[in-house]
Amino acid sequence: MKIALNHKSPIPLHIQAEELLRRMIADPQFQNGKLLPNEIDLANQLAISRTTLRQALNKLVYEGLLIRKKGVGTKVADAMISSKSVNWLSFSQEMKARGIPIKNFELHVSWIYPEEVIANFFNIKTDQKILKLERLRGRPEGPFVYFVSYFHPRTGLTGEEDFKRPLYDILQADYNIISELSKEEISAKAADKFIAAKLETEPGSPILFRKRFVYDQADRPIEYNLGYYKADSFVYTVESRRG
Amino acid sequence: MKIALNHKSPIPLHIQAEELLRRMIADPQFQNGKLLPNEIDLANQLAISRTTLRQALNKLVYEGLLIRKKGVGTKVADAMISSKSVNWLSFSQEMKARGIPIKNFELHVSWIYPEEVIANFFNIKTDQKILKLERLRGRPEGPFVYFVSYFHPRTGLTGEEDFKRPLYDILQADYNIISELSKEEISAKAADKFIAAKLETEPGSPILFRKRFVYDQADRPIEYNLGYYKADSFVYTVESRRG
DNA sequence: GAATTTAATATGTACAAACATAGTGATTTA
DNA sequence: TAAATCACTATGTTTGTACATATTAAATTC
Repeated sequence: MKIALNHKSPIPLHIQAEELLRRMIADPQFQNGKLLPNEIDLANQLAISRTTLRQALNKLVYEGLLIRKKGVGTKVADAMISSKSVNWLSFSQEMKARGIPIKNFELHVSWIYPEEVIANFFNIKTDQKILKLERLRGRPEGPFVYFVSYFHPRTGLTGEEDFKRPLYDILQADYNIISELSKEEISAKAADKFIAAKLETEPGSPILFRKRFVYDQADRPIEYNLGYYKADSFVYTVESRRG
Repeated sequence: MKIALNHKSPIPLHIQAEELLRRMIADPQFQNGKLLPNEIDLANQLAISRTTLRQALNKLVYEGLLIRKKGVGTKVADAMISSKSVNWLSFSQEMKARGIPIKNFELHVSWIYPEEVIANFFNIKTDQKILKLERLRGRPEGPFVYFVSYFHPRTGLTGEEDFKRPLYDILQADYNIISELSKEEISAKAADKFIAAKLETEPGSPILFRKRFVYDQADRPIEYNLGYYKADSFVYTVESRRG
């Protein structure tokens, strides 16, 4: 394992250390309750201060990936939670897995000036155009979900891509961007006129609304995604185990 | 607000600071996007170092209760109720942490013959009565969630318990059952007449519907829970990392 | 008057140093 | 032998300091 950080890089050292620790966690070498190197040694090896190393460790402890014990050491937590694989399937993969035939009703690509919320999430100015992708998808009988995606300029997407391929394939294969982390917010709301028209339903009818924030390997924002699901067309499942 | 920490206490200063910050978060004074005092001033007021204060702040930022912005300041996150899959706080604990006052509108205990779905989940016959717990809860202004829970006989619950205490406390403290694993399904649906009446809204209005399957230490089913949330009163957040 | 520069302010990153405390195991003591 | 003590190790807490960077607003320049 490469055990050195780039002190010249603009990426903060504690972020780099965190990434390295994540790789260590994945390493079978540290799997079965074996202890990681102690903080002082590890900090010395990485040529960073113990404080900075602890910043990285703290985050992973918060996430439940590491367990620290005073006077003893730090070890990798027992693996848990399996909702990940389900969560990380793309829409089309997910439907395919359930044997649901998919029809693409609309696909619209445009370059727009981002709203403040989005610019804020992407950490860019509102005067820089970004790629917007709208998709209406569903069963052959009719649409049941309307997606809107916004992409950070750093993705390099031109808008000319073949969006019939899974999006995360395009990003990974053609632009070497791996969606690493996603945060989602699920809520219910009533359909407004626009959404109701798209989904061929009545304004005011219940919609499962899903916001999705996607980050890359370095925890940099790459996609902001909104999904409007017709009620009863979609169930979101989560499995969690006490830490 | 008492704005002093006990430097003699064995409780670490950053924990005390965290508690104080939680109280500040609950304070209407800081509610509507107003900024908290800046870190340096606040640290001085509390007579602790900025580093120690930041230790407390970090935790609350991680929990999503505070939002920090470089060059601007720190503010309380919008009080949209949210649930972290990571986090095993009960409903009331969670609301308390966010400083949202909770009112219990109804609490109804009964013994019923289970429907087939439930008997199936519990792996019991439908001719054995089980405990059903219905609760209507919300803010002082009005209810926003209606819960229905069914418990496996193995929990030992008699129905005489003080259900104002957190449920998971009762199970753990009095019956030595630890809820270890939960599977959830989230979807949207329209309120039927019964639910609409409970939640004081219109039939047909959007509802976030959450089914929850809870298992104990030995992966045996112990609770079947249904939650009907008024739209826009509840956001379900999930964070997942590629496995 | 509009555009640019500058200064003030607040959070972000990073280091070094010191002492506290919990766990472990070896050593000493009753 | 069993119990108490002690030293060692690793994490936990806390401070002080310094500089970096994003944001905003005021001052300056064109």
